Amino acid sequence: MGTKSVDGQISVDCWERLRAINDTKDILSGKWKIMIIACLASFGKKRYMELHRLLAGIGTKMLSKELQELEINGLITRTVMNTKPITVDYELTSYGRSLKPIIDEMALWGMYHREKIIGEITQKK
Amino acid sequence: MGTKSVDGQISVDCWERLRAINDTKDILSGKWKIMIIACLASFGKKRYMELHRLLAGIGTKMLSKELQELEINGLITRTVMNTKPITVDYELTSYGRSLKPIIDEMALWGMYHREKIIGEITQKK
DNA sequence: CAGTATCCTAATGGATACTG
DNA sequence: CAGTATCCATTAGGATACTG
Repeated sequence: MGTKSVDGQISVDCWERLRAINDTKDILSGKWKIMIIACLASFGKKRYMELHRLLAGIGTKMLSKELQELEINGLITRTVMNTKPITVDYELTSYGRSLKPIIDEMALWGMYHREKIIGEITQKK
Repeated sequence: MGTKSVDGQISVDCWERLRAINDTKDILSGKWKIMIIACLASFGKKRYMELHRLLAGIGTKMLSKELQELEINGLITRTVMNTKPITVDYELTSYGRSLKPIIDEMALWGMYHREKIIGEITQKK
């Protein structure tokens, strides 16, 4: 019930599902957001500079921008530590951690994909 | 074994995992690719024009380009039908269908996210 | 250390018109 | 119908220098 399609119309359920996928895609958009989340998920709390080193290639501007967007969306927390000079910790919120199933599936598929590509290359010889 | 970290070095397993996530992200990059896959997964085989209508907002240039990239990566097939004028069917390959778990998790999270946002708004009153 | 500010390029992507 | 070709605006994103 609710998933039946009439007269070529897209069912409401189906449309909501596509909208949901699109929402998720938008929140994870940008060249580095997924990797930032994956890093924080793998390594736990990290400092700005540690992230900068882990995400080889990212510039300070992009790192700041992506971190800010993730914070606005409630996926990470930013904590200024009382050191000198100050240091800042970034950490996934429980909401951010709820993305783990997506990240996990992406990791799985990526490994599968790499094996497939390598298989195709070695098969060619 | 293999996941232990020494001297602050990232373990090989962990690095491979991050690389896999990054690969997947690259293949699904672009504004419409995920939605195209989701549409084909939901509705099955579709024609160029049907996709154009389903993906409200996409232009012909982007649709062609994204479809080509998906085909190059072996995620979809393109079949020219012998009608007049010709029509073209696009369909997920079994390889493309292997992305389903990712799409499913994204759909789940997107619904969860929308409920959370709506909850936060109504709570404000 | 943790960023901002500035400048710059390349890529994204939209609108429109056209073609076999 | 299923695209291509062209033009154009916006944005993403990199490099570098600077600040509290």
